[in-house]
Amino acid sequence: MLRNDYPGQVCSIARSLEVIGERWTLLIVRDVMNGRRRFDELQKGLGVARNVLSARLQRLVEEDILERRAYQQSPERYEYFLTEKGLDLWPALVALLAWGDRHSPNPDGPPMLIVHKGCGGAVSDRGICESCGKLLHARDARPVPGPGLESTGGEAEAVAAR
Amino acid sequence: MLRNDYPGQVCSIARSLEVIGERWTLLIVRDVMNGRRRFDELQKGLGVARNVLSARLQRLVEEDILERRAYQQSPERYEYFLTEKGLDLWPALVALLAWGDRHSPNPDGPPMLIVHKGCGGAVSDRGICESCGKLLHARDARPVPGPGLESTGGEAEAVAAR
DNA sequence: CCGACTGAGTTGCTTGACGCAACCTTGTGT
DNA sequence: ACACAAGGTTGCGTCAAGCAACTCAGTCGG
Repeated sequence: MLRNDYPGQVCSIARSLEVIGERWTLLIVRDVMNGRRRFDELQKGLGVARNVLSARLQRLVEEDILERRAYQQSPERYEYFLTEKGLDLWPALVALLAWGDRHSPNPDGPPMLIVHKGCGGAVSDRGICESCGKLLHARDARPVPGPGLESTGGEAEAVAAR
Repeated sequence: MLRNDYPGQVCSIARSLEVIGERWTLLIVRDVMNGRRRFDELQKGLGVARNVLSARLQRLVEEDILERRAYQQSPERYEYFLTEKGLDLWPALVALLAWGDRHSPNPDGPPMLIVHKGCGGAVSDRGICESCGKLLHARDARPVPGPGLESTGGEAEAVAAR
């Protein structure tokens, strides 16, 4: 995506997309949510250009969606964490995941599932546990590899195992 | 957005974004959902370049998200309608709308609200009626202008009135 | 009969975001 | 002394987006 300003749009969807509608941004958020926190880890996992990843991370930190924290000094090395604002994107990601699974299904089934941490139930397109019926939030769920996951890179399994 | 292919991504979120993650695409879907169905109407409302709108509409029809129907002959004139696949994007749009309203609030309140057609209740970020508790779908809800809507163009009011 | 207007695009040109590779910096391992 | 790792930055070419002008078929007003 180019600069994502939609001039003249008063709608909140347009305002949301100004930030998270840029190319790669939502995938970065997804990966951080799944436990990928470091620059190189994100870069290799996504295959995004390094300068673009750098720009996106800066923007996400400015927008208070990610937080950049040093995990060691000399040399300083950083990790990125989701803020509450970033975690609140979870319902949107779940909705997009469900839409993709429903309308462009993988022949072997979905590559990634989301389950309720508490009871292990599957999570619906609205972020509701289909087993216990609870309305879930980002911290209540975790991804697990689905039947459609072809074991090519080993990356997704590693992430899902966390 | 540029070409939205995310090579090597098996995730359904990535596959969803390949289609609807392009610049303008989700705003076009939103407008069609709100009753804007014609080329010029969409173009003026969004302020998108005509060639880009043309390309997006073609792509959305190819992807079976929109359907193009002639509403008159000689000269042939067309309208765009959402398919079931397109209507199923409603939960994602609702989630993005709610996220924008929560985290980048308009000083006067949200510019657009979504209400349950059946009981008039407000719709939550999960697409659930806060008044009667029902799980809603696209056809069960409609947009109404919110307190934050500045009356500049008159376009949004016209749409919301449908 | 002529000109203006409408809807639904298409064409051509310019700008600017993205992809790629190379480079930089600080520090560690061998 | 050299390679390697993490976390970027810089430079360059390409391709999508923005903008304006044009097309085409038909309709309306004078």
